[in-house]
Amino acid sequence: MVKIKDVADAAGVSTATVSRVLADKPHVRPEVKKRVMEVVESLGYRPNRVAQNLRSNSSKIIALIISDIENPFFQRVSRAVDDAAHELGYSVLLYNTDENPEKEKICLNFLRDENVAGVILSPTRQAINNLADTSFLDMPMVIIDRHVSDLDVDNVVIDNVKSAHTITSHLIEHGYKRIAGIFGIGSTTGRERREGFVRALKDHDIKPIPDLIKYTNAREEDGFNTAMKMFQTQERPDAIFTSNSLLAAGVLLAIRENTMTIPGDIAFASFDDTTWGKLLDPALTVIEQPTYEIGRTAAEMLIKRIQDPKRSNREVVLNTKLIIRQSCGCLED
Amino acid sequence: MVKIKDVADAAGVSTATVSRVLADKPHVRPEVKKRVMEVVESLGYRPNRVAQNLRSNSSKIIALIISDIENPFFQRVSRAVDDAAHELGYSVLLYNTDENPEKEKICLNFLRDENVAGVILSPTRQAINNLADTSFLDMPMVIIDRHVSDLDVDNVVIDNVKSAHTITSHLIEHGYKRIAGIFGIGSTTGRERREGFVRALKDHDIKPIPDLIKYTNAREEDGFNTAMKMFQTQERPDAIFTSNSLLAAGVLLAIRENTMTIPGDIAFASFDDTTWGKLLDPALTVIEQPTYEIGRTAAEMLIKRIQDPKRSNREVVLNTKLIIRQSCGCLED
DNA sequence: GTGAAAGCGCTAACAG
DNA sequence: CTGTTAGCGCTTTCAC
Repeated sequence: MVKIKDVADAAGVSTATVSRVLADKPHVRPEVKKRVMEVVESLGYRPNRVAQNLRSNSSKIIALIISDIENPFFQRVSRAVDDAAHELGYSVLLYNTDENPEKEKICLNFLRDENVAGVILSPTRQAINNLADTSFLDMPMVIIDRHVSDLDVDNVVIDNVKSAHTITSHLIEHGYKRIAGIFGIGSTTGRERREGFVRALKDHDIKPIPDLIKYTNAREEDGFNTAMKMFQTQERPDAIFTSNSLLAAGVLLAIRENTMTIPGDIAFASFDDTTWGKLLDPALTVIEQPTYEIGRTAAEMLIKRIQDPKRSNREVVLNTKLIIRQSCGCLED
Repeated sequence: MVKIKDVADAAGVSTATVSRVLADKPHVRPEVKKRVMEVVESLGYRPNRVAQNLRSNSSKIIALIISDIENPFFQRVSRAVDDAAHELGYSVLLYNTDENPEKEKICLNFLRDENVAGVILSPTRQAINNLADTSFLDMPMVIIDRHVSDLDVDNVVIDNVKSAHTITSHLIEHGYKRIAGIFGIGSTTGRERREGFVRALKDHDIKPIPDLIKYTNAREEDGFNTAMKMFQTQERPDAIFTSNSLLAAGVLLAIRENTMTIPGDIAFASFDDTTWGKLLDPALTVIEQPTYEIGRTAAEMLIKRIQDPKRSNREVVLNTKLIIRQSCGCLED
């Protein structure tokens, strides 16, 4: 393995000079610079990042911690973060925590030990508290998707309450009365969407039916199980709303299992637009989130903050869009 | 930040001893060990991984390089690699290359510079050549999904030729004659699946129709465009087979765009089982790959190899499964 | 069984 | 403008 000393010797300069050339620092004569570059090239020298990191106590790596790699939302976000980071000269590590606070903590510790430059995170509610206790906030951090307050971090989110209110109102205004809602239990996101949902019912003088409003883990099988249980009661809903696309898939499976038709037997709407949501018959009515922009914005904010740690932190709220398709029965009007 | 010297001083020992205790090395008196551990605990000391890595020239990080994070195949693999690696005390970095050989190379270089312990990779055909040229093979490496020969690496794959042959034969045996096939162009996988496809046609004395056998990039929009073009010709197929789930989604979109019905107007079958493939009506007939096992096996092999670099390399071939649902029209018999 | 000391490969004062 | 030097925090001989 060729090291900086080898380059220095071959170029007849000191290691300091080689280091300067590579870091593009001033005060190096052009001819020396050229000579060094040539040697670097011919020897195929590549700086040892580990040594650089140790010495300068800084790296060009940021981490993205997501709670579920199978959630299309995070896939899009991940792609955006990747794009933005690479443009700005950073690499990104992707971590999957399965919405498990324990894993989240391990992960954060690991990242600190590895001295990453910063972190983008969508924490569980529990983790939000951990964040304050431990010294994780020494790392530059931006939190996405989940809402935090009183924490010294940047934040990029959407207006969950409003978005849920919008899509629920849409359902109500088209005649549905017994509307079920299934929400993720681990995140502030689920809470907020539930709030918008319930508020929409109340605003239209509909009394929420507790048996039809459920918290659950936000995965496919949880959606399936929850819906199956609902369908077995007397209180069958005439419409159902899910808080993300994984829950949606589970509920749709349950609807099929019960050989019900959409929107005839039951109307359907959900958060998150996906490829397959358009493919289904009927296609799904959804709230589309600006996933790519969320990722891009988060990455850019993080890197700005890395470069200027005392920059005041800010919250960015991005807009969502209601996409009306056939699953809510509204296009039949 | 508390460092090893602080622990040593507080415990009244040398840094060497602390290091020994933490690495669980022999030749330390139990009482000393206990005292050191207590100090570590009370000071909240965490070793600096960067320094460890630099000094010992080894890390506990492996990387998984995938070509498309939106491909459910890689999501499952990723989860499996994660699970297995953590069980064995390793962390995993996830990299997305978008099937771009350039990105792949940058990534591999980056990983070498960062001194990761090993890499799991599904390379493009082009990258397989790069691998030999450059010294990437100094890193322990296992290649998944794609076939490599003559390279000093471990390999875990499925039998693509046979699997494609099986599902194509199934289509043929149920009366379809004008069967189209769409395959990924960037990978050996696409080539092999095409080979199985064509061989099945020939084995059943069906003459392949060149206009209906296409290579393309393996993404949704490519599947859509390719199918749209096929549907505009005189030579409309009576069945269509796609080489992965992204292409499948694109083709299905095209089928809908042309208001054709499945399997009435056209039968459909694909590689890769997905959640939404079951959700569709009709549900999709597919070849299911043992994705989780692929990931797990790869991670375990890699770590074995890291721990014993001169271990002879091996190829593991895992079995696939044909899942017959309604989209191929075969259940109507 | 334990400590002293020599680096891992690099960067950043400080001289000159 | 360039070289010398002193570490970054840790592991690992080599003595004792």
